[in-house]
Formats: sequence, structure tokens, C-alpha cells
Amino acid sequence: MLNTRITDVKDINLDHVFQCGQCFRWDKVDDDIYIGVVKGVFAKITLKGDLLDIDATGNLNWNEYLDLDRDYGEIKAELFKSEESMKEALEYGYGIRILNQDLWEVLVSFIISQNNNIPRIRGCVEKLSEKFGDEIYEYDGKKYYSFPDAAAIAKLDIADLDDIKLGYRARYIIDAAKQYQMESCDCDLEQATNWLISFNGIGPKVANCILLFGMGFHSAFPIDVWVKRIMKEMFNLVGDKSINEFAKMKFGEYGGFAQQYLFYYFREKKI
DNA sequence: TTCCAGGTGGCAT
DNA sequence: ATGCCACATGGA
Repeated sequence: MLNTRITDVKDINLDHVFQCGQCFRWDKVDDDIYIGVVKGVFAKITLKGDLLDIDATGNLNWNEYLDLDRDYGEIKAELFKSEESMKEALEYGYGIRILNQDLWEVLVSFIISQNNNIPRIRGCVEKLSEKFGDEIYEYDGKKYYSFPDAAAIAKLDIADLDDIKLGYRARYIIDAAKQYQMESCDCDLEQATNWLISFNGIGPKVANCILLFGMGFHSAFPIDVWVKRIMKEMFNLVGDKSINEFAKMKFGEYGGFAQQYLFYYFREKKI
């Protein structure tokens, strides 16, 4: 195991990072200790005060993955300045960081997320990895697997996914794997959006999640059932178009951060 | 039993 | 361009 120690970390709370709904493969094993698999690497992350200790089976740029080089204090200050009613959400999710995740894993995970709930999404992603990923490590009697790459999924028959219980999304995932193998997108926000929408099973909401969590477009503002409730409740806004315009005007480049603080706060409080 | 979950595609206006 | 509705699955 490789150990990485990162000192003087700020604005981070592991529960907020891993339970705010952006990722599906991290498990809490104790207070401020999580284990998970990232980009083929098994890792155990421990936070002690402002010290981050990471034991991992391989090399990974943890500063990048955990977005540690970004000043979240500044982001929260800016969001509060532009919208003071964000105060409670910003304080509640004070330790959120938007992870820089693997694009392919995010793409598949959020195809699965449509019309689905988080525990079941997690289960599907886990089963996909167990069945089609590579065994990486055994921890506390449990085996951990990498997320299968597009090539591994592309060669499957639809029936191979029966055990995963993806429902009608199984077809989308196999099609996505085939398309993803042939296409890539090193491009701007508009081109990336169009590229994502062109996948069967990816619409505007899922596309925005992928833009935000897998492609580093932090202005992306995913609008799901929760955000719709929040926008109605806080700003009496209805309809994707008006919500989009509001987010763009109000939060601008920080739209994705704002969305995540709001989503996490309201979903946890079940307002 | 019915409703809901980080929605989307297809089809009808 | 906009408005319905079916779609798999499992928990409440």
C-alpha cells in the first residue's frame, strides 16, 4: 500500500464529500474513514483534523481527485454574496468538494441514476464492478473491484446484464460503451453537452451531472426532482428553462457548487 | 396496492 | 417546441 499524507486541508468533510450524491463507490467504515475504489485503485482515506491520510493500492493524484487545490472558502463566500439565502445550505454542507471523477464511470453511473434512487444506484454500480471489473484488493474479508472499462461492457450481450437489475437502462449502457469506445470529446461546454446528449439514455439532467462530476465544467447545474422542489420553495421558480436562467444569472461559473450545496442540504433534511 | 426514486425516448399535438 | 406516458426495479 502506498501512503499519501496531505497536510493543512481546509473545507473538507468526508461525509459531505462522499454522501452528497456525486459518487457511488465510497463506504464509511468509521468516523472520518472511508474506503473505495477510484480509477482502478483501492483506497482508504482518513481525515484527522486538517491532516488527510490515504492508503492506496496504486498511484493517484489525490489533490486533483479531491479537488484540494481549489479554495472552497472563496466559493462559499461568493455564493453567499450573490444569494444570502444560501447561508444554511452552505453551512450545512461546509465540507463538500466536487470530486474529479473518471468520466466513463460517471457517465454510466448517471445513466443508471435516471428515475432511480441512490441506494439502488450504488447497488447497480457495485454489481457491475463485481461482475465485470478486475479484482484489486481484499479488505476486511471483502473483495474490491475496479469499475469495468468501456471495452469490457461493449462486448457484452444484453442478457449478461440481467443479474445487475438495471431494468430498461441495460440497453443504454451497452450502447453507451460502444459509442464511448469510438468517440471522445476534448471540447468546450456546448460541444460536450451535445456529445453527451447524443447518447441514448442521456438527457439534459444526466448530461449536466456528467459535465460537472466527470468533465470539470463547474457551471453545469443539474436539475432533478430535488432541485425543482428547492427552486419552487426558495425562489418560487417553476420549469427547467426559468431555473436554468436563474442559475446562470445568479451562480454563473459556480452553478455546480451551488447546486450541490442545495441538493445535499435539502435531500438530507427532506424538506 | 400504489407511489416514488439525482429522467429519458417516443409519440402526439 | 411542448405535453403525456411507458419504462424495470425495489423499498416505503
